[in-house]
Amino acid sequence: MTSRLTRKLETFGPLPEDDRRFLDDLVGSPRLLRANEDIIREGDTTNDVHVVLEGFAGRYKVTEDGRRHIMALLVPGDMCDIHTFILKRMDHGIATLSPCQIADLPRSRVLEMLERPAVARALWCMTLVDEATLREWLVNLGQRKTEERVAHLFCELHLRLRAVGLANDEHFLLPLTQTDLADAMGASAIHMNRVIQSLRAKNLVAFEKGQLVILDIDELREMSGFNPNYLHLDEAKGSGPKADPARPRT
Amino acid sequence: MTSRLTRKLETFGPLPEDDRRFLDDLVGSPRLLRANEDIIREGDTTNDVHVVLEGFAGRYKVTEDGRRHIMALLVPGDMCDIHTFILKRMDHGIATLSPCQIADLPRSRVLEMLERPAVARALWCMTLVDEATLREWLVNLGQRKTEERVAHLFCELHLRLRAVGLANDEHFLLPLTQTDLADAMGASAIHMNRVIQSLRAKNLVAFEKGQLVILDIDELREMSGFNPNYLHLDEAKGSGPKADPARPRT
DNA sequence: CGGAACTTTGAGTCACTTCAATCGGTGTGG
DNA sequence: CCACACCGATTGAAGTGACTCAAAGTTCCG
Repeated sequence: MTSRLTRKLETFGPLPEDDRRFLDDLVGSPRLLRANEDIIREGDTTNDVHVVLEGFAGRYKVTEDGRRHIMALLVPGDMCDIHTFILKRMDHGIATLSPCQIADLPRSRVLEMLERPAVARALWCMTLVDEATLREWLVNLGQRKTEERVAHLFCELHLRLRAVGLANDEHFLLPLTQTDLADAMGASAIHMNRVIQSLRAKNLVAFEKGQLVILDIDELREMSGFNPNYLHLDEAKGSGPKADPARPRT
Repeated sequence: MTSRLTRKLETFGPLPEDDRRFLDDLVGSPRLLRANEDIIREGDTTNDVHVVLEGFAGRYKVTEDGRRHIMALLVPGDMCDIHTFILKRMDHGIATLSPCQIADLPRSRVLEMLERPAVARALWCMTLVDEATLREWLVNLGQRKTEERVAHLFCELHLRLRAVGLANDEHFLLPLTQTDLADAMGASAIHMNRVIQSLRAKNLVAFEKGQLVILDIDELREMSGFNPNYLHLDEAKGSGPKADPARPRT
């Protein structure tokens, strides 16, 4: 069966049947983690690359005074740490936010992935989209007030999850606490609670029991100035098996 | 003479003499741009990759309601847009913030770079450090108040510029307006002005006439919780061709 | 059933914003 | 060579988004 990883990498363009099989086999026997467990810690060096197959995880840092900031949300299909493939040590931690299934890919398997041009290209794309997402989060944090930020995040998750088949038009599972959201949006948990109530009161979304219901996607996009450019979801079309995908070597 | 680009890429480890010559020749005849000119715009597709050789530039996005957010500062040696090498179009713009010298590398030249393993590795590193910097900026914006953010930024620039030989222990050129800084730190220009005055009043830095004077680096780091991990400036040692056996790894 | 984790509410305070206006330097055209 | 315009820096004052502290209500799970 098509794994989440395969599905995710396919969003950047079609893959040869052989590559698809290879990827599907890659994620053999995942580990099951509970919520709020570290997948990898800041300072770690590791040879394994981790992939989220089920559940939500997040990149985070903890400041001097003990506040946690979540810098990225990882959903099924997302890779955690290709970084360690090149850089020595993790400069941030990654933890589960809900129960998760995690695949551990040893270094050798990742090298095999990079041998396959179409897969290597997809990995490059993935890295660049992760970076683009980081930039959009930066704008979100820097220029918008909390209610707009949350609306923006919901728009983003809606598209990302739909791309891997985990959302339909009006709802998806979002097994995060309000505190998790607050830590990602640079707000206090109390303020996050009021903001979510406000969004609910305006009939834009409902968020309870780990499920998000989108009630008015147009208004959510409008109020948050959401522009899906940065997700490069249309990359699949047009750029096909072009010139050498420029795979850097180590 | 060693170009800024060569210098920058060398921060990730020594390069073969042949690669160094290649890189030095690469930046042949740079363009001279004035302050506040676009190097590349959101939505652009281009085959050229741009490198900042002199001056300061910034990645930016403009929100619906016309506010500019600067998501990254580019200093001499930095590459603007390897993104367009893989992804179709720019999801953000890049503009000069001071007069700049910019080199335009055609696609073919970039491919040549990627042919050279040591250079390709350095480019990978560079991309990952850019990404790590984005994450740190996210934490900066999300968890710290403006005065701490600015202190953090100054600490970062101090290290980044010193790495390419553009800063000494106590000062460096910083040809940005207070408005530029405000747009990067998610603050109003007015508040930025007061924050800078406050930093000055505390005898931490002086910032005038495009020059930044560091008066108390220890306190700047202390107050902003600055941890230089994310810049991976020690990457040169240990993982390069010539591992340094004296350096303990964990 | 009981405890822990999460959500909700209220009140006071602070960081930061917006608006309005002034001041200084710099470049340009008359 | 001055007048004017412009940009950036600065100051004051009023308003607000968001935080902290404190406490109670609710849901989940062993």
